[in-house]
Amino acid sequence: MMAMDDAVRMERAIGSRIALATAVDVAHAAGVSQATVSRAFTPGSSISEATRDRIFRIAEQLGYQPNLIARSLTSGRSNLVGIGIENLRNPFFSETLEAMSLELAKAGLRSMLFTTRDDETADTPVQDVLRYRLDALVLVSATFSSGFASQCQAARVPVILYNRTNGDERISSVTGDNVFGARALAAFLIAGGHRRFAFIAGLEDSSTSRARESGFNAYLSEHGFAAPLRATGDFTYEGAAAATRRLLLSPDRPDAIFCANDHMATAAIDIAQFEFGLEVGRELSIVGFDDIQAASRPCYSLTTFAQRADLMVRATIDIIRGLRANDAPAAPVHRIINGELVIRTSARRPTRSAITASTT
Amino acid sequence: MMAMDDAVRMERAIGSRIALATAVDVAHAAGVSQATVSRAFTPGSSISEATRDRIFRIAEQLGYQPNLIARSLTSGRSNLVGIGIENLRNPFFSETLEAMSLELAKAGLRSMLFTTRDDETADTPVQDVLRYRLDALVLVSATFSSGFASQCQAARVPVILYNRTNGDERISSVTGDNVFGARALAAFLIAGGHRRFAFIAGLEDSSTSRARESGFNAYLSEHGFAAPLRATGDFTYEGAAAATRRLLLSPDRPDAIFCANDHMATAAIDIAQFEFGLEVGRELSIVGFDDIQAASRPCYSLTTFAQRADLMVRATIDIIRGLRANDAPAAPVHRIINGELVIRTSARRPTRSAITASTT
DNA sequence: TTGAAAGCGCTAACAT
DNA sequence: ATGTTAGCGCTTTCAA
Repeated sequence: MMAMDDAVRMERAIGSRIALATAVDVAHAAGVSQATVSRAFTPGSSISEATRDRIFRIAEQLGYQPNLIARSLTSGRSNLVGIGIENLRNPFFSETLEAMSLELAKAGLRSMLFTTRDDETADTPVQDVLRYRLDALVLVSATFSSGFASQCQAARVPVILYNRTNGDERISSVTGDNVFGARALAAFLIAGGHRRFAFIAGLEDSSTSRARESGFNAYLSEHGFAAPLRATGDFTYEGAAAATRRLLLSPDRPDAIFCANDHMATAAIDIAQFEFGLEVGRELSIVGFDDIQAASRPCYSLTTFAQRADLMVRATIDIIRGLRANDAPAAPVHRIINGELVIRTSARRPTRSAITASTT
Repeated sequence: MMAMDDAVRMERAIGSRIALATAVDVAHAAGVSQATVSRAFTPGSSISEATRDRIFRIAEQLGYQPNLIARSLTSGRSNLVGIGIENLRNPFFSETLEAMSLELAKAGLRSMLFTTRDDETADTPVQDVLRYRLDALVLVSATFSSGFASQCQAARVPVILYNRTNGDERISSVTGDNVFGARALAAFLIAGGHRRFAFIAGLEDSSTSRARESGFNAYLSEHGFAAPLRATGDFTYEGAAAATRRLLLSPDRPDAIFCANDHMATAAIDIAQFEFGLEVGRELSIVGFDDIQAASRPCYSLTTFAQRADLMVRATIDIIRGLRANDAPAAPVHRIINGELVIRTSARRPTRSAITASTT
């Protein structure tokens, strides 16, 4: 017996990687069966406290760590959640990612990160989702190929669209209240006495940008204003900077600009201030959407509609948990998380505030 | 045979999750052995082109995706790299994370994200690194418990410290040239005619902050200047804001502040400008380190020492690849990536520039 | 080039 | 409460 153990050990030391102790090793050392070791590490399984303690002690001595890969193989659950994200330069996304990963960890789930660049197709990440048998996939980004989500659905991997939708009702989503928020901002700007509006859009095919735009436009039109000027900023700083230049050079310069998100709004403020010498909040009002951290900095002091990323993340995790709990292909969930208007100084304020009242 | 297939299908449909096709399924359908299917999906294994094509075709029909979990179990490699990161609010880190994940994907590796909060111990993530048999761990964050890295080393999981070191030479690291950069900034400030210096530190136990501080101080002292004033900003915006207030209220207000990173420098600029009404770059000079995107924005226009995150990430991946290629416990690697001084307007410029010459 | 067979380390019935 | 056994889906010798 000793000889064999030595041989095994030898082999391991020579092998390409020195294997960690396995449940069998622990079992031998503890004089129990391997199944008992497994039980010791499975909460809620029937095992006497004495043996469990002994196994734990020996496991620690041997540096045993249960191999979760092997566990996944048998259990069919990987406890891995994919997070597809595209633009970490937008602080809203990096804040989201941090919160998401933290919350997933609390729920006992690990985060597998998929980043993409605009120019590449997202087929490789897709495959990985399936190939690693991820328990769920959260899509924060927009550039994943169209058939992607449905492919996952087919493979019974729950997909949750975060901060966007794709028109397919069968795919769960968590979004902010884009239409309400955009209307609230429109109301605020109208109440502030603005007359010539502009909108800086994100990516043209973004549901989020479109929802915000339509809410904004609808409110304006309902109150007798012409459709706003329009430029596209692609959700990037540079894109929004260029869009702002175009708008501010146009013959009928707007007196209020609504940017589809804060990230772009900071660009707009920079351009208005430093290239056009405008005093933002007096000569030109700029508002955004999200309430990223930079929005509260004095150099921006951005009036915006705050999204509750914390609640959005929580809702996402709730959905994942729900879908995991149910074995049946549960019905898709669509959660809309309320936000609120945050008034700072980047937009002229109304004298009297009948804002909330007129938001309906 | 048909009956059995049906039974199997039945079982699957009833089971908790509908299993994807396996290699056995494909093998049956293709009339080959399961091993052959495995070969078809293993690049470089000996298989005729005809059979591989046929297997691919059938695999596609069946929606087969090789189970990478199972592959990991046999191969002993997970192709997973852990990324430990703490503060995604610092743009340098989110930019790094994006680049890292993208580059890892190019190398065929997946990223598993570990985020931590200051208040929690990082033991849980540690366990996961071992338990998921990660191929490597990149530590961007600082708050992992001290015994952590050595525990991984013991388990033969290569650990790479990114943008920091921990004094243990046995652990690989990739850092910027902190001392050189800090000296370059000191030289620039001295050449600009500044006389009363201050330093805003990051976390006190951060090797990065300490290296930058000592480089800065050394250069100052070598040129006959007193040690700078000092305040701690903890690498956060709020911390740096508070530190700046303290410094600017001190009896001998500094005329130049070096912040241990750009993220804090933006806070310092905000406070100097908006709370103290100082014209940054004329009445008070502020410099940072990293060259994050915000540094080039007009509202900050920060003079800083640029870190090449792209090269740092590349170097990290090279190390991982090297360590993975070698089966032997390869010697730790310590890479220092050069950066460069980026001169903008947040610090008064020297009239003549003998900066580079005097940096040695 | 292909097949057969032996695991990888674990979970989960089924016995005892 | 514990042991026995049969897989999970793959890779990898070893034969043919």
